[in-house]
Amino acid sequence: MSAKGEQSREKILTATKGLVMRKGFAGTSVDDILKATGLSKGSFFHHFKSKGDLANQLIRWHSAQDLKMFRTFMAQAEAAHDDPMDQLLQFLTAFETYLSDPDSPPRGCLYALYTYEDDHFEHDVKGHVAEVLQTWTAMYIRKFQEVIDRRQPVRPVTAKQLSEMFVSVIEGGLILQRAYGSPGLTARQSEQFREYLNLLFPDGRAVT
Amino acid sequence: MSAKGEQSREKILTATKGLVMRKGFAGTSVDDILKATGLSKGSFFHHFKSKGDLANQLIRWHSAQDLKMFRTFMAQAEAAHDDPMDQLLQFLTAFETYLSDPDSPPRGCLYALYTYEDDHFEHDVKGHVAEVLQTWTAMYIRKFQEVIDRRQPVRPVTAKQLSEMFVSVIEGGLILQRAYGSPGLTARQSEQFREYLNLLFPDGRAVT
DNA sequence: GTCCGTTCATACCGTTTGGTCTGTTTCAGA
DNA sequence: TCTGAAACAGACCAAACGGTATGAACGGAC
Repeated sequence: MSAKGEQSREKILTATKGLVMRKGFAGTSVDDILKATGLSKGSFFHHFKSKGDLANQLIRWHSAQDLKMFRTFMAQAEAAHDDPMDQLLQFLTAFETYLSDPDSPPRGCLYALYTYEDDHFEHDVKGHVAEVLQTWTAMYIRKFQEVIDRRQPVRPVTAKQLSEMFVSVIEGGLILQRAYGSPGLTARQSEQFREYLNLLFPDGRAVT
Repeated sequence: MSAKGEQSREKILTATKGLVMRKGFAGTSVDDILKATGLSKGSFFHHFKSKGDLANQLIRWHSAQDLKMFRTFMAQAEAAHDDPMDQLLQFLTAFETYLSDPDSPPRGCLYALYTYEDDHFEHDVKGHVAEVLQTWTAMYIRKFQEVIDRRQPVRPVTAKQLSEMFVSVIEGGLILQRAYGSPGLTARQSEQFREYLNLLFPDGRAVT
């Protein structure tokens, strides 16, 4: 694929992501995308063999970027601290900074959107969404397990429970944030989750 | 409106809710609804003057039922206990039981779905969604404030923070539950939130 | 320059969409 | 029993939909 072609493909994916975030996937027509990109129908169907194919490629393209970002955050946190709890806390604050970034309009989660429209998507698209969400939580599970291995939680809790709770709190925060139009809401949820962690694993500094 | 007419209207609303939960609103056609209800186009447009009107009436119809249920849960909890913390814990367990009910297929939140498709809806529909969500959290805020007034939390926290966190955790849980297809996930999030409360307000009666 | 595949443009197609129109049935109240 | 509004059915419509067919520009390889 030439540079020009790849550029058009990316333009379509970017525009689609923006439109879908506001109107849903079924609510976004191919013509909407063409209007947003300035491209033609011939070009669109050259890059994507159907609208369903676009749904497929969009979620894969998005999740690749998405996971990469999370992994970068985590790598930076791991480079900066030895103690897994400190790593986790730095990761969370980095994530909160990202969430509070007053950039692109209404934030939201594409995976959440897909799950609320799942009847339109092929089986492997739904599978991919579940898979990415699993990968996302698995990243946290690993880290929480390291914390638990090193420190006794005040109340019995599993790494999986904590991970799923964090992901839930973020996903739910994004919904409230959209509904209310208050940009900082999700980040505040993350802060609140950190409070929970602080109670669960007291004496903040590592003892190793 | 006659009994027969009201019956048809409810049939349409019920069927639409089910369809919309699986396909989104834009992804659900009027013909889909007609097929599901067995009614005719003439009948549909007699009860709803447009598809947008249906969106409007659906969310209002749903939120009325929804809030009524929550208020019942809360009233029962308030009747059973004097201490606000005990009331809250009973409310949460009642809610968890409801969430775990292995009944109607894929659970989800209609408000969440609307916020992810909000460009299609009129201003007052979006306003209503925000309003209902506010009412929902306000119910918790009142109760959490009573708890805080009576008991010093281990770490400084506001009733609003706790309320928004609970709503977030539930909304997010529903998304993961749908994505993974694991029915008990949301209820487990609520349990985890109770753990947080138990840590925050130590000498409270734990419901383990 | 010529060739050939990629990239893009446009006219067009069949189907589905939300919505209208006309007419029929139902049924409570006078 | 008659009447009129409410409830419903189904044919019909224009627009929008996803998708195709055809062919013109473009750009690197030879």
